[in-house]
Amino acid sequence: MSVTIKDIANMAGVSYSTVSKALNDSPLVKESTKRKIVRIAEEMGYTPNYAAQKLVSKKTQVIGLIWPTIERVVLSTLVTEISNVIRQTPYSMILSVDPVSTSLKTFERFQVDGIILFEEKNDHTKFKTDIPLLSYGVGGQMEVNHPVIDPNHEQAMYKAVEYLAGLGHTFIVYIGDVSDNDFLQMEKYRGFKKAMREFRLPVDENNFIDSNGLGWYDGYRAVNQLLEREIQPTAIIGASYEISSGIIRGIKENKLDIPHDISVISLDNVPQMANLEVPLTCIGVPIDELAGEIAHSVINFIESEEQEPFVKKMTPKLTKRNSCVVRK
Amino acid sequence: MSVTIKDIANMAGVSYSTVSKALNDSPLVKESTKRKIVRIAEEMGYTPNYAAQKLVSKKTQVIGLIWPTIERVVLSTLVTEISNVIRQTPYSMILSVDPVSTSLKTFERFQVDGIILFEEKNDHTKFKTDIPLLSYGVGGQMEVNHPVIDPNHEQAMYKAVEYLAGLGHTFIVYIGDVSDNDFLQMEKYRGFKKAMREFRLPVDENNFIDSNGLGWYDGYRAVNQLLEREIQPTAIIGASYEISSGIIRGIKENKLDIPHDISVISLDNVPQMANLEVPLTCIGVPIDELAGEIAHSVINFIESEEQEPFVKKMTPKLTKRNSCVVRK
DNA sequence: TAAATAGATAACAACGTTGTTATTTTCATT
DNA sequence: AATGAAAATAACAACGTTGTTATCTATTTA
Repeated sequence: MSVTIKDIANMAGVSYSTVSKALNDSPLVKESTKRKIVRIAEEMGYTPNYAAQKLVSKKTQVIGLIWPTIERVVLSTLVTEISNVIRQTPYSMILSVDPVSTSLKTFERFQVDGIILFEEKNDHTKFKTDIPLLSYGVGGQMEVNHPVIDPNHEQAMYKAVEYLAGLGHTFIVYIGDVSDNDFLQMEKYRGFKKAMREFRLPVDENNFIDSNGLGWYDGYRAVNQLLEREIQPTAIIGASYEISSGIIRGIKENKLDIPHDISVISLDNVPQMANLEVPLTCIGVPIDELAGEIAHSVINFIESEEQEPFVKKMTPKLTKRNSCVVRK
Repeated sequence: MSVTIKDIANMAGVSYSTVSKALNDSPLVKESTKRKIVRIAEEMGYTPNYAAQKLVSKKTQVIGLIWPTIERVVLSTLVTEISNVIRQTPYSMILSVDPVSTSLKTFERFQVDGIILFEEKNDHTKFKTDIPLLSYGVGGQMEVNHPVIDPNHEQAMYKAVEYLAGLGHTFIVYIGDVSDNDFLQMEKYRGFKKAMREFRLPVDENNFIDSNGLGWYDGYRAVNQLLEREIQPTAIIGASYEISSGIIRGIKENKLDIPHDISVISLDNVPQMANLEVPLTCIGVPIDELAGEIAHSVINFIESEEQEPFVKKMTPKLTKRNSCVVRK
């Protein structure tokens, strides 16, 4: 049986309400008694009963993150970063890898103060909760009643194409996955096509290889498929860290050089890009920025009652690393 | 403000204690009133207040999993599986990716019923908690006061070497990581050396390449380093799924064939092994078995008061997939 | 010296449940 | 119709806190 404030009160010869105040550093208790009580509490190894605190305060200081598809490296980095940011605040973070509806139930039982939802599959409209909820995904897709942080793949693609076009590239291929209903992935491809059109570059089935997956081997297979074609592009845009790492592998294996034979740029702005076989120029919202925005937005949303839902489109940044050169 | 049993009691014209019993399907309440109350509760959208329940019952029905190193694919599979197993029980699982001590604090505040600790770095002796705790790691390393589930890398290595030796291989190389104080990794290497000696095979620095990391590229780099040597082994043991996937890549790139030029076997018995470029024979405790054991053990440990700490060494299984042949 | 005042501490209700005990209702039995 | 037992429901304490209100105790003021 663990120590309660009543035990401490007994020990100190005061009432339990005084103990409560003392431990909360209330000005209503004399300094000397406060110190005595705090000392006794420490000696007895007191830890507050969270359930009881929660029952009366109705606050948990905990944020729940729902992440049903745990097996994705880039998102791991983001989740880790978000956790780091939250740790600097009075909040802490817990994670559920169950399906969204199950996770919501768990978090409702725990009465977390806020929820972050990673919603790759776009079934979030089906779910309802009274807890402040913010999602990471593509904004403006449809009517939603919660804030959305959007990594803005459209603009990322625009900047990628702009950069390559500026280097003189006209034949650019996008390698990525669009097979399932992952809205973030689909957004990348849509953004690519839009950007190409805006720069008046040709864009059709020759400018795209479906990687049919998001692993490095999917990228590897896709780039090999590309290199078998008659006419070769001068630049490739890889859809993600893993895919791009496979692309590099495939290119090197075909005895081609990055960037002199072919320029490569990757989506996802994570530091790991620098450690690849060929350090890659990449485009995307820097992961720490993204993490900070997500974490602070939920907390904000929690603390300012009754805020309107919003969509925050982030600003992707280009990080140059010598994997792209002027077209010969 | 959310609905409480008192609101329901008012609505139904009964006392709140009757409502409590009715909702818990107690035999002390008449069937007809029970039905009425349940119906009203649903209509009013009642959800029980977890804090209050917890306060009185002192049980949360939640298991916390501490996983400080989130960015590891194989463990993702294990975590996902554990979560799936737990979902079939009355318990649910939450995850913390904070450092161990922080995670423990969070879980203590939440008063989870039990904790699963993934303790790669072996600092777990420093931490103390009154909550039933079970760790996944190497058993028997040191005095611990909690149960340990051990994937038994020693026996896995024995079986791997036994298998290869049975096929006539005598020059076997282990590619893995031992750079940091990750006990599970070190155990693999230790097990390898021990097994080699037991089969009276030579084992020295020629039988080992340090991959200096656990990613696929680390395996790739390591195997290339190996293939530059003058004398080549006839078989390779890869330390993990990712490392082995890099090994395959390196071998193929050197225009060698698996298994005809070289046999490859990998640690980690996960289904993904079948989807690699070359489906790999692998050794290890099947992931679902491991997950089941971990999940059921914690629950067991939680529910049977005052159980002795134990070390459960699992039994690795060899899964054959044509990546190893008789030595020419 | 008595009254007013501020400073300290104690008492107690409340949070939303569960489980135990007390009370009322129902119904069979004589 | 009266009695008793069983069934149904109500009442209430308890869980461990917080915050409000009440009480007590010095200290200052007239």
